[in-house]
Amino acid sequence: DVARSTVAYEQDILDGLHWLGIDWDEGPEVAGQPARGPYGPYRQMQRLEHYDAAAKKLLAQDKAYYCYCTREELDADRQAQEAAHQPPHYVGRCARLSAADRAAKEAAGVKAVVRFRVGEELVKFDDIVRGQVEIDTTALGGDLIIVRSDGTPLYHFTVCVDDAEMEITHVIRGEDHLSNTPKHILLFRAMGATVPQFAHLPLILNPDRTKMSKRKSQTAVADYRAQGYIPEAFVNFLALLGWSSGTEEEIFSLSELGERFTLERVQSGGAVFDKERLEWLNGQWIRKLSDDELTERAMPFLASAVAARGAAGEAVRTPTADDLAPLMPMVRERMSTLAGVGDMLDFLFVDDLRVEPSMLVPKKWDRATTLAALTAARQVIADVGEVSFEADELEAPLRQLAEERGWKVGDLFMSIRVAVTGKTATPPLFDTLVALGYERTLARLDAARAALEA
RNA sequence: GCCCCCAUCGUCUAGAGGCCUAGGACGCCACCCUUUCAAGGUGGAGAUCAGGGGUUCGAAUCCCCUUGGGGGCACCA
Repeated sequence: DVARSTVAYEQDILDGLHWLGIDWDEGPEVAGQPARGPYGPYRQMQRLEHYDAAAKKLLAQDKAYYCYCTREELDADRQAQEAAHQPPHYVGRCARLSAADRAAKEAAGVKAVVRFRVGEELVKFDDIVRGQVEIDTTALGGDLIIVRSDGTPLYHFTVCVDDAEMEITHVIRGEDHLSNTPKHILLFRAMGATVPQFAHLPLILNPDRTKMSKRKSQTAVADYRAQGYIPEAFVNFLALLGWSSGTEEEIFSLSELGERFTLERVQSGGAVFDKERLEWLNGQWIRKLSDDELTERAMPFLASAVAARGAAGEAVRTPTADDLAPLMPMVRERMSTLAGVGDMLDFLFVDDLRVEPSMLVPKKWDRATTLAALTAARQVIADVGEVSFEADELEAPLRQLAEERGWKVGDLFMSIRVAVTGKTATPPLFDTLVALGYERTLARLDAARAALEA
């Protein structure tokens, strides 16, 4: 459909498949690779002559005919049918036009569509996931239009012409096409082509169990990518919607899926897209990545989180992969999406961190205690000194400080944590301090003390 | 309205007549670990297998009906 298709949509689809790691032996070009396969071209707009030839052939055999009904006539038919509680269908007004009738319409300049004769029969087929399916062709809505009045072909027709010419053996698609299948079978038979095997997959559902839609759910692969989901997890998650291995394993890579997936084990009931489960799987797969791999993938998310704070008016330093790589061990099991690095580490790249004074005070403490604690902690850390500024060296003296003053370690550590990061949930404190560095740790403690005194 | 499909914990599912007093996973709740948050570990709540009839010695599993849900019926794909 020329009006609805754009190169941008096409690119989205190809990019999505490529990102997921899905490749093909035959089909259009992707990611710089040329199109491959003996039956190209693989774009319908470039195959118009094929559809045209197929339509002419059906016309010549009287398996299809020209129809001159106007939209007004068809609308009127439909309204009458609705009023009579009948299913919408084409009444067949032009099914038996004489040559003279046709000539008259043509002379009057009426543009014709091409309709395929549907006839009356019970079409049966053996669907790989659903088994035997039977549909009466009288329920199909009458003779169907295969070519528009402007000469362009319609979907049901194009897919059959393509599948026939490309010698497609298996048509695997969503359940929403199940009722359309008899139309396709009729078309294949009329063209003298072998009818392929069909497998109708369960639909992916919105939480309200309706067919997943843009309106109610996030449906673009690119959006999940942008939110920090990784393809390993996404593919795994999708595969588990309607399919299971039959064992209790559920973490599968694409290549494992390639070996183990069978249509026979696909379920027929629809499956709700459960984002929490996706998130869990994403965390599982993130934990499998190497530090380098994870650093590379997470880098853009850190950069944009920092940039966002910069845009909000804070003074920031742009992070580099060298900054991020050593931090990976302390954040990897804390992130369920790549975007998590932003929330956990952005504070490291803010130069003028300002913390709400009220936030600095731990729940069971008051302002004075907090000020005293931060002052004492600053002294202890300064005493450790720049040379020994390491996680192992910091922990013992700070614990000792808490004990001497009768403070709960958790409270003391929390006050330092907030003073230095502006957050209550962070990676382990001492690693965080080290990542921040000696100078900046002291500076932030001083800034926090000043804020409390103000 | 007509046609088609579907039906096991909230969700994803295992289950192809006895192994099921229905198993696993996500989520949830406890507890352990623990400086916060996670991760991890242990345990728990959670499904009279939509309901009703059959068939059978025996049914979540087979058949029928009902109910519920979904999808399809375009000069969209």
